[in-house]
Amino acid sequence: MANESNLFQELVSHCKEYGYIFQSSELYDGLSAVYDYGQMGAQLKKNLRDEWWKSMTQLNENIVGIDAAIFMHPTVWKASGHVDNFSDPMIDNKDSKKRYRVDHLIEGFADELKEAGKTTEAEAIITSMEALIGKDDYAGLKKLIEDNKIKCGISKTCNWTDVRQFNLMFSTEFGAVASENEGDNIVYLRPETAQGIFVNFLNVQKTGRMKIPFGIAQTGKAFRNEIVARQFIFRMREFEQMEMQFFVRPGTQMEWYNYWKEERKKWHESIGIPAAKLRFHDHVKLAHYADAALDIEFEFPFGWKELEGIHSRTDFDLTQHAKFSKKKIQYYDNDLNEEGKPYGNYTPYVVETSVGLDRLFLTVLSLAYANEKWTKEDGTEDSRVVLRIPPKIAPTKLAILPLIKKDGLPEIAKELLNECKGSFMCFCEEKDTIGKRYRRMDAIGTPFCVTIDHQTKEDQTVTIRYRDDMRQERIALKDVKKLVLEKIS
RNA sequence: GCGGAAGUAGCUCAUUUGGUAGAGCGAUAGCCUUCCAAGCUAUAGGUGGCCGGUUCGAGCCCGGUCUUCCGCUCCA
Repeated sequence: MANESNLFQELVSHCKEYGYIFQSSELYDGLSAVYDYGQMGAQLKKNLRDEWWKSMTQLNENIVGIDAAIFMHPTVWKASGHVDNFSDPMIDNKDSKKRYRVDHLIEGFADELKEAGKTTEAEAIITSMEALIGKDDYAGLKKLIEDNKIKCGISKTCNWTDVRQFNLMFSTEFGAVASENEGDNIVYLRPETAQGIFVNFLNVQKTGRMKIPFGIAQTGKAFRNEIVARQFIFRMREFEQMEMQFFVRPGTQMEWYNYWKEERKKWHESIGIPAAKLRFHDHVKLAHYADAALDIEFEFPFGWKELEGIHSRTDFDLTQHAKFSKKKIQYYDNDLNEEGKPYGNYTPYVVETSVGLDRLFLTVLSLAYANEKWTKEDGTEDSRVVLRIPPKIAPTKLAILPLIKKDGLPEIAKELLNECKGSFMCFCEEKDTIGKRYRRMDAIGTPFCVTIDHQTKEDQTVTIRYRDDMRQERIALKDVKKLVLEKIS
């Protein structure tokens, strides 16, 4: 474990050193739990996003993609439950430093009263609490706790901080001019991309003439004001989701849930993640909107963690939006049921697949990173750091290296670059010894290097060198582009 | 958020008890022309995380702050 932990630290350093990931605003000492993608990282991230987008929207005739705005009407988050269900007032005990949800603390005290036979008093406290929470009266809640001398279970004291609201969503002012009534102009940065899909359900279904079952896919940024940040880009305040909401006929959701569960695991394997490093983890405690949920977990260097979530969200979201918008959100199903009659109008059920792009990025890099050491034929030690990123998602596909920088070799390299650069990302370099250049390409994960030498001028062949096993072979110059295209498809 | 540790060049680290910072690697330019790092020459890079205090004088002592790491807590 210590070894793996060191390896993870090495990977984090490597990401910075080779332009994959930088801490946000590092110039100003950084911003906690926010990271920037550098020149290599941005390309790798885009390649992963493109693979996902293609697998969803191009390879499935019944899935289309949208790009909803990050800003949404504030009522969206009331309907989704994010405002009320996920923003509980908290209080800390100053002696034990233990943090409690205020409702849990008071309910726990009420339970004790009941056990002591003081049922009436218990009920009175619960009633007052609910009234205070409903009014967002935090001072009142603190007074309620103090008046009842509710103690911390650990320190047994009643030395509490003020009741505080923990903001789980980021909010911002909408409109250039501040409103006279504070709060009027508040909009939230979306904490999940899913709601942008739900509120566009009718738009997409009608304009795209979509028939159930069908899916709407979307990639985009989401924002969560979580309490702490850990594990590099695994947990960030600003992150990117790749979500697909699949709308199905009620009663068939478990069938689709199981379908997507398997389908998504297969997809991860298709981009090079070994099956042995993936597993399913069923949720025991379900969120308010789900009737089934599981995580696809990956064995990160710091343990098994969620990479993707598959949730059966029932008709919760569409029903909520229908209620809050006072619009009818339903689908008329012309397919015939067992009795030979159309299924008719209903609110579709939803199966969600939601993968964290940043987590996927970390997955790919943690699998790819290796610090290798070996003994050469002459007995000396040699080593290299290599990123074995699968060729189809590697940021740079091909490095073109003239063996020396004269005798017309750079010119041949330039011609090859011009031939290839329209088809995939290339990198050309004529500085330093060839070995040094190979190592640099290993470090950034470039899967193929071709070297132009004097023989190239005579017989139009080049050396191609493979990153993964450092094997070299001689191929025709004119076949380079074709060969790389084959390997990255 | 709490507790512990840390922060010196892009990276890894020095600077013996307080006396205005060095090396290796890397980078850049040039030489050499060599198919798997570590040949030669030169150059650039640090108001020692930041702010304040003690002191004639602080990278070093003290306080605060920011960030990171480890553990706890939290995680729709």
